[in-house]
Amino acid sequence: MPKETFHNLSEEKKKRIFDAAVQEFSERRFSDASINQIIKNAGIPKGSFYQYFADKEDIYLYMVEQMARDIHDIIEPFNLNDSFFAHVMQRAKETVKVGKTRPEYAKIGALTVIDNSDFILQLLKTGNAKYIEIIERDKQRGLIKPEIDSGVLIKMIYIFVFNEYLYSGFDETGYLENVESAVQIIKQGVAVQQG
Amino acid sequence: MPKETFHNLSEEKKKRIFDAAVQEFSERRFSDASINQIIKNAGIPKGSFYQYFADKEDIYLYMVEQMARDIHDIIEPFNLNDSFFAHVMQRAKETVKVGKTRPEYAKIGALTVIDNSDFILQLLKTGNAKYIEIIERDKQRGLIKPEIDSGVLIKMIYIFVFNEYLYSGFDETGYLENVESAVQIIKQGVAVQQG
DNA sequence: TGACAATGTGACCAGGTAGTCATATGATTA
DNA sequence: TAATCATATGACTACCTGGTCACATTGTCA
Repeated sequence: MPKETFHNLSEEKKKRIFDAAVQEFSERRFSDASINQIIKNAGIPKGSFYQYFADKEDIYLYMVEQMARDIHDIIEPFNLNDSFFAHVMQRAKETVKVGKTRPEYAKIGALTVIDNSDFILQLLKTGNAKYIEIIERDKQRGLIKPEIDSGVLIKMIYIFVFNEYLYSGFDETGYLENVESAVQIIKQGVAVQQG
Repeated sequence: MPKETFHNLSEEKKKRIFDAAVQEFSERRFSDASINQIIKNAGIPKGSFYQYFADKEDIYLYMVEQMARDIHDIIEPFNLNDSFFAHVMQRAKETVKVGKTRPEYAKIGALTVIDNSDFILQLLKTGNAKYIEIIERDKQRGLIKPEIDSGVLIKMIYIFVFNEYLYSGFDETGYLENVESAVQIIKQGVAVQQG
């Protein structure tokens, strides 16, 4: 988390630094992003950065937190009763929605899929835990075959959804169609056969 | 392709340079790999590198070509009649097989999945074209639903197979099991329903 | 006003990168 | 032997990185 000196800054300056981070992390993966570039974007001296943040991870986590607050209104309320695949499609639609008003945010998420740094991997693992639970519940509900490996399932979805977004060239319609196709294939593949 | 000066070198020296490239490209993605590191591994001066190769792309393509020759014996003969999914599983098994004798080779392949440089993307696109054809043929054969998007299908498989390898920690058994799981899900998801 | 603490600042360090080029070496031919 | 040509070489340029630190500035309180 940012140091106290950062929190003492004016809202304007904090915003400027946040925006600079968003810009950099939406253009380069976390691993490739440059602190030098962030301070350049923000117009603050090198020394100040280290007075505000411990390192790159520190500002990244701060940024993610702020982004979450920012898109809070855009995101549909989480309906616990929805099936796993409903959740996935909802999230894909949210990605597109976010991409419309805050294209950088969606890009930041997408870039995690090609980052294999320990830091990012850990972050994703935490974020996916919730979905693992939903899959398990859907198995008990009889929606998903119990022999399906939840870890494999969430990985398939996750890497496809974000890879696709990364390479869709921001063609939102094409993106959603492809995600829909993929999700339908996987849904069909893991569904308990009726009758 | 390498310059003539390179081809004039002794086999020993060419081998040394090839090995150095393999080492570097198996530790870092193409985008992150360093020419400085390669010349250090090979024990050749900087100037010599540029006398042999135009740039990083040049030596990468040379390396890939040599690797293909090297694993020619390991790879099963390509059976055109095999279904798409048989091809995929065969290739996953080959990856494991190659990984046993030449772990670096498999790693080099896996690292392409997290590289979004134009150079690597183009390379993959070319390599996937063959599989698109096989998918189309399987549709006509009645094995795969005709409405399935071939591009989506190959992407799903490709990114999963290599992502999984990248993060499997070289647990070959676990890797093959997960690929098998994923392939089964997708196979089930795209299969023409019997009866 | 004076003293002290908090914060701002950018030059600097050590390390990395790709690529160039003048010079050195060695082999080949006249 | 002398001239010519191919190749070898590493110092050098220009540029980037994360991080530090001595010093300057500003704010606070007695």
